[in-house]
Amino acid sequence: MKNKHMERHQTLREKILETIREAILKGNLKPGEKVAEPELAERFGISRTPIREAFRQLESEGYLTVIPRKGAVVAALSERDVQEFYAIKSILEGYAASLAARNLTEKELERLETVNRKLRSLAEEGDVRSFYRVHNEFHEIFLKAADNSKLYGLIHQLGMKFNRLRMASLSVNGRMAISVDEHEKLLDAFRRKDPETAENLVKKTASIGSKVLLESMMNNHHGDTVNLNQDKH
Amino acid sequence: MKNKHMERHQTLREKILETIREAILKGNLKPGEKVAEPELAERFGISRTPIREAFRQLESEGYLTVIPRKGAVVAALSERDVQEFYAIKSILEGYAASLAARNLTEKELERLETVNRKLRSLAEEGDVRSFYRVHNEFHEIFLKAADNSKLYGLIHQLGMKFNRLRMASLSVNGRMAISVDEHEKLLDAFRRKDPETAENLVKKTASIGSKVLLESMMNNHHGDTVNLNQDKH
DNA sequence: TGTATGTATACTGTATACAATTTACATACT
DNA sequence: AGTATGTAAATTGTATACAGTATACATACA
Repeated sequence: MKNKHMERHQTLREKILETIREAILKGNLKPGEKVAEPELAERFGISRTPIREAFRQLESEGYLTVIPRKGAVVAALSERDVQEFYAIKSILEGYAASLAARNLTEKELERLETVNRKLRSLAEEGDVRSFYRVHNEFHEIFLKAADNSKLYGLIHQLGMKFNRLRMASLSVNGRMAISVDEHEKLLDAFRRKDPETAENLVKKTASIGSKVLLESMMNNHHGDTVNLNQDKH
Repeated sequence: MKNKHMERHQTLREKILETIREAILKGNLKPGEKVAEPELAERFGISRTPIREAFRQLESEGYLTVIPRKGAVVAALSERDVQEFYAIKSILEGYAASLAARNLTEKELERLETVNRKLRSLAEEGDVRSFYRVHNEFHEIFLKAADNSKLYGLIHQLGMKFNRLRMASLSVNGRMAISVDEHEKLLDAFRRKDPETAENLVKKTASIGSKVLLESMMNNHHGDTVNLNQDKH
């Protein structure tokens, strides 16, 4: 067998897929922008075939809008899209919380408490980036505890498209501290094995987050669609 | 090779996509079965290219499991998969119901009542196929009234994979009549503009349906995975 | 006899060639 | 001038060719 460079398991298609997806998420490819196959093929020095296949996948994932015989454009998100997606995400996360409330072990609860203590100190320091990372860790724990892999996958799929926006949402002043308080209430519900309360708390948190987000979007709006790129301007 | 009648604005990729998806849904392609590109290309008299592209899309949609350099197999659904999917679908439909309760107009409410009256008579006649169709119509109405296109799309995506199973679920004796009663309770909640009750009713209905379904699956189980094909008359 | 290995075969991954269609632009016409 | 039309360029859709890798089966070896 070949134990040498087994890292080479990724196909060109998979690599280009991730590259394009990353470019869209990072804002290097902006919503509404046209994505031409020959250009990408030239840029990456490969043929059109893997690119075309990646396009089909990206289309299914909602990153690209493909018009037959015309080409592909980066999917533009209207405020309405954001609202809808956020509502769905909150409902799914709420459900995950209710499942987690039933399943969480003592060990996991302690873990959540540890993570939230860390969040409190990060909020005080005002370290948004670290807060964001650890915040995700908190959610990861109870998402996994919900023990529904399809749910987990769906939430992640939705989350991926809004990660950058969520970061912006947390940057709003005081938002981090509030988040920690909300987590504390949630932890309380978890400890009491109270699925309903846990669900409602998560839903409420998400709905507030959505509101904050939409407001920040309204401020620097570009027509009726939104650019996910938050690094510039 | 030119096409005879160019009356189709659809690309070959889209056609083959639907064909394969349909074949999986109908059970002509069974879970676990290997799907080879050259064979399909030969069968449909086209090249491998559109087939490969369709594969990527089907992979994203969860119909195929592709192993690099080995090939694609029809995704097999474990009972756990069914349980998980069903749970998510019920949660999303429940949410849709709660939104619908807020939005439904008098006209739509009357429409729902008309449809449910029709369902009652179909249940008495024992016409499962028609019942299934009209049953979907009932759900369509309040799903659309929920006025969240992403939610609508997601529910449909999930539903597609389980349509045939749901038909089996309705075939269980007495299930149709119960469904009509449940609709009536739901309509009542809609009339009272009671989102919470509407949501809980839909969730409960789905959870019962899931249970019925899983039981019928247990009976004619094929190892640990499930064949979606139910049309052996 | 059972395991290992080599080779033939088949299939996937990628590149390239070609066909069909859209888009852009220049030209002609009112 | 403004619109219509025809042609060229660009781009997508499809087919085919080729290379690399996995699988199957036969053969050799212990």
